[in-house]
Amino acid sequence: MPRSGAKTRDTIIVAANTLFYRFGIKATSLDAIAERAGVTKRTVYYHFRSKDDLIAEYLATRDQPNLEAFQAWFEQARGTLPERVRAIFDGVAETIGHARWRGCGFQRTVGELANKPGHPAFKVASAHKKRVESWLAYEFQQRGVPHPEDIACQVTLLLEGAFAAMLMHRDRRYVTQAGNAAACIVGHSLSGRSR
Amino acid sequence: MPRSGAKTRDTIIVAANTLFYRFGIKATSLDAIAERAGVTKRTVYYHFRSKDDLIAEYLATRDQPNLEAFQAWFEQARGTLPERVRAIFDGVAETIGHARWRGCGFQRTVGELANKPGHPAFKVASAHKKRVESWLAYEFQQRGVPHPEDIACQVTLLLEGAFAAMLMHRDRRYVTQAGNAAACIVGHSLSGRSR
DNA sequence: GTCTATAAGCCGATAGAC
DNA sequence: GTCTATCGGCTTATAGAC
Repeated sequence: MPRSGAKTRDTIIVAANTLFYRFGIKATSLDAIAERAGVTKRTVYYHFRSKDDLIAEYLATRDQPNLEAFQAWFEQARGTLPERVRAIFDGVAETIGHARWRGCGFQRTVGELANKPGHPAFKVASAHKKRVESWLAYEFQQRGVPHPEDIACQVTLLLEGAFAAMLMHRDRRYVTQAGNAAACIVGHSLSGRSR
Repeated sequence: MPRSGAKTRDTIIVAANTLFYRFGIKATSLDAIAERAGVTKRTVYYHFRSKDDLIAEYLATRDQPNLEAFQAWFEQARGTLPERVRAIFDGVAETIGHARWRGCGFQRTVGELANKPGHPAFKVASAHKKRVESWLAYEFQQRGVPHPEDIACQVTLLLEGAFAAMLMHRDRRYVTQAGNAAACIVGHSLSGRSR
């Protein structure tokens, strides 16, 4: 029985999301995605031009939720600005405790596609990370941080490092240290000796 | 004509090194490695138990050269300790300018194998990163940096972040910012307000 | 130690029916 | 919009000759 097109399409993306993130891009076949979505492979090809198309769509659905998670951790935190920045890393540390956590999906996807810089997923991943960075720069600028773009960039670098190190070592202390470093940098900038 | 066993083995590892790094782990077949090494696939299986075995050996050959590159950039730099730490990031920025640069091989490999935490390549990658971290901690401790292990950890987190961000954005300014942040953290620790 | 040959199965993508 | 069926090619790994 034909379902609504949008519904089937979403079901496929949800299945792709789970499998791409869990097993990786190359290791996940369209057969497996179709089976998990409860449709045939032919239906997947009706809704998506190719596997590469589906990869980019998978990442696109993670953009907004990930950004909102960072924003929620920051907004719900109390204390000074450095303490609230550290709260973002504390939030990340919590998600990492989940059994299904397997690093940053954006980072792992561009890592697999490193030899295809023109791949559509690259643009999606880069744009997502820049959205996070721009949001941080805005928050810092609103609170009188000098060179807010530079500080925001440095904090995002520590976030990237935390994701990578956590996946490699499976040791939550790396996220704690990244949060310490971020708080140090933000606090340092506020005390008037930026850069 | 049979060559020396060690020589054939090395030839295979060199070919694997090139292809695994350029195209990724899953995207590289043993057929391609054998062809590039100028041997048959059967010979590859004579020297290595499996593809997983070869992956771990590939990363193991990158451990020492990568560490030595970091050490050379640090040792050849002049100026204060923060400036010499920044020189490491300047060195990384140079390698990134190369056309064949495709991120950190350790990071990309564990990213692809994220669902196999028991894979031998995981241990090799983790051990390599910890060697870099331990070396930095030693250098910091020798120069009177308080909490040298913490500062070394934070600098390696910035290195990881620089690798990931550079691959994603292909913008060298991320490495510069990472170097700025690292120099800031090291300088801050020396001025007596560590952590 | 290295070869030829092949097993046994999975891959992305497409043809054509309904 | 979704199905069944299949193409041509690639994958890891192994058998057995020399």
